Amino acid sequence: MIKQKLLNHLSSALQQAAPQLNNLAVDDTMTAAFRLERPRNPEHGDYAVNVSFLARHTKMAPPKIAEVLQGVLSDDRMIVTVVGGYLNFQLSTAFLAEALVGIIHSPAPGCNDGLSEERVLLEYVSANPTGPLHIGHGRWAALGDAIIRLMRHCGAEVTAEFYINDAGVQMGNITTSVYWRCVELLKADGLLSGPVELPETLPYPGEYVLDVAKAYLADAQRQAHLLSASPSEPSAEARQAIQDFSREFLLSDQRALLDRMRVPFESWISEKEYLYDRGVIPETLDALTRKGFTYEAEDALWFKSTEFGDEKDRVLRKSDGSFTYLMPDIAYHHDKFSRKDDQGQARYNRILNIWGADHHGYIPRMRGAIQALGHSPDQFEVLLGQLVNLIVDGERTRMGKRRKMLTLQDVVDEVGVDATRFWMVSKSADTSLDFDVDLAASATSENPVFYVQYAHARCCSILRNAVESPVNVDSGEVAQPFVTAEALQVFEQNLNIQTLAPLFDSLPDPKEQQVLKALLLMLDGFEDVVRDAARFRSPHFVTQYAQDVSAQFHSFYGVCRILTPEPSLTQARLMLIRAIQKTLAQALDLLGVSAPERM
RNA sequence: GCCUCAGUAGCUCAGUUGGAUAGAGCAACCGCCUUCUAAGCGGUAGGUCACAGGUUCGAAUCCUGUCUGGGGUGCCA
Repeated sequence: MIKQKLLNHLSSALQQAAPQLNNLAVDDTMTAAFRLERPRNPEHGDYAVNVSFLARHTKMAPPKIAEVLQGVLSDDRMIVTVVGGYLNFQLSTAFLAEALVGIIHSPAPGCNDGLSEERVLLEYVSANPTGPLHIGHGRWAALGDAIIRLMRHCGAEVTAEFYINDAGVQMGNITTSVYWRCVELLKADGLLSGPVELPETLPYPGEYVLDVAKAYLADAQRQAHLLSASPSEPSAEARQAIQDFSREFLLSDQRALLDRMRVPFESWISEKEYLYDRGVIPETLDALTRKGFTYEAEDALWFKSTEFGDEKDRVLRKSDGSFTYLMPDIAYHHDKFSRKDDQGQARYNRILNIWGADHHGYIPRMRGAIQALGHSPDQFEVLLGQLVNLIVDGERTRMGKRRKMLTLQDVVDEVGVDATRFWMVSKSADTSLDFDVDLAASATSENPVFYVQYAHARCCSILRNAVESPVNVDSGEVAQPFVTAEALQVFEQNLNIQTLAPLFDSLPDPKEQQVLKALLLMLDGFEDVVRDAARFRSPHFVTQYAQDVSAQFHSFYGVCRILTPEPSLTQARLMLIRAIQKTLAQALDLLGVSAPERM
């Protein structure tokens, strides 16, 4: 990376120049403080750095400091100039060519070891199996999977986990709803007569509940069993059967959609089986109690979360004897921290969750519980995603699952997986997202994902045309290809700075040179983008970057013809196209978006 | 009330350890298809970075306060 090389240059220059800088005692914080940036104004060079921050350490004027540093920064591959407190670097083509060679020979552009110490458990989506995934789940899914791909590209080890919320009040609610839909269907078919009154409203009124009921009744035995009992109140056995069926039915729907969205999970954890049935909850509760962080009051059992900064204590076991949502969730997080690898070491050193912003108040109590159980709260991290507004017919509707509205499935059907995923991650997670369904569906040209995919497809097309024999449309004559595939392969393998010379020498127009340089510097900076995106859990850095590269490429395409009669020139330019194509394909892959070879 | 996220071009948004003239897409206007994909390119126009103070060589960015909007503030999940 060019940037890293320049920073190294700067550090050693600072060491070397210390005597001339009032005997500055150089330390790491100073060398780390250099902020190398790409100036907007081309007159300020290809890279620039502001040295004003050294003024307070050296008691010297910024321009003077810059001058001193300029004196010791010698490299025949660049020109260093001073403007005010800035050092401006004008890079020679040798630098750029080296960067290009690096990308061509890299098996995976942007790959780095910035997060190689991280062993991450990322839990996300984690919907109740009580209905279809909604649009917000789509955002967490796209966000989480992109973050996982990014972190892995930075050397982290990540496990994706889906926590199935299949215990608790909501499961009872879906069971009740499905049951009454069954009764409704049986009545409609005339199989059930008598004075059965359906409830005015169901806990889950959505139409999908009817589908669950239909599927349940499709089995003759189950239907007969329902008919044999009093319809006004289902037996415990019937309730259990309906609940189990509904869970499977709705969960498999969710899984199918996540599969389709290319969002895989290595691990599916059932709240009911994993926590309730195995007794993890009482164990955790005992641990909390032994440490003295619980007490009984008002017939309930409380957690002293105020001891950890929460605004009030929280109920763990309700007065009716059942647990709140918090208790199993604490047990779950206790388990996450307690998992061991083959050597008996802690399996993870980062417990990362993606939650909707509506859960933000929940963080202090969970962090408190983690601390109370003796785990490191610093390893616990919650990424809060702001909610999604659906815009239908220009009208904003709030997301929610209790009302009839567009589900994630509907949206994916309408706009496709690629556009959905790209759109969902293209805005910072902490800003609420307007998802305009009509726009995303109709907007082929307005949708940035197509812009990037088109740039990629265009690169592929050029690379194809380069080695294919063109056929004259009028005469039907078959001409020689611009280069043979074999020759291009050899050229690519032996690529070096000298062979790339034609790429730079052939563009005498400074404006064209500028576009080429901007493109190369952008490609060279991919690694930084990937690292920052992973570190800040911000895939939107990558969508932004992919759009920038695409724009720069389209612009280059306009000013410079790639395929020419001259082989060495053509081959050199094809290397640039190859580098763009590789980088865009990698960027799209990190977002879980496909990179089509033709459009 | 308290917690939290946001407020930047007509609209949707970038701008992460404070740096040179604040950017992009869409919408608007003017151009460009005989030529490797026009799902494209070039250009014009559009701004008191919500407001007021403060910190300093320097603030969209940091601090304080105010205003507006979203979310939260359950023995729901």
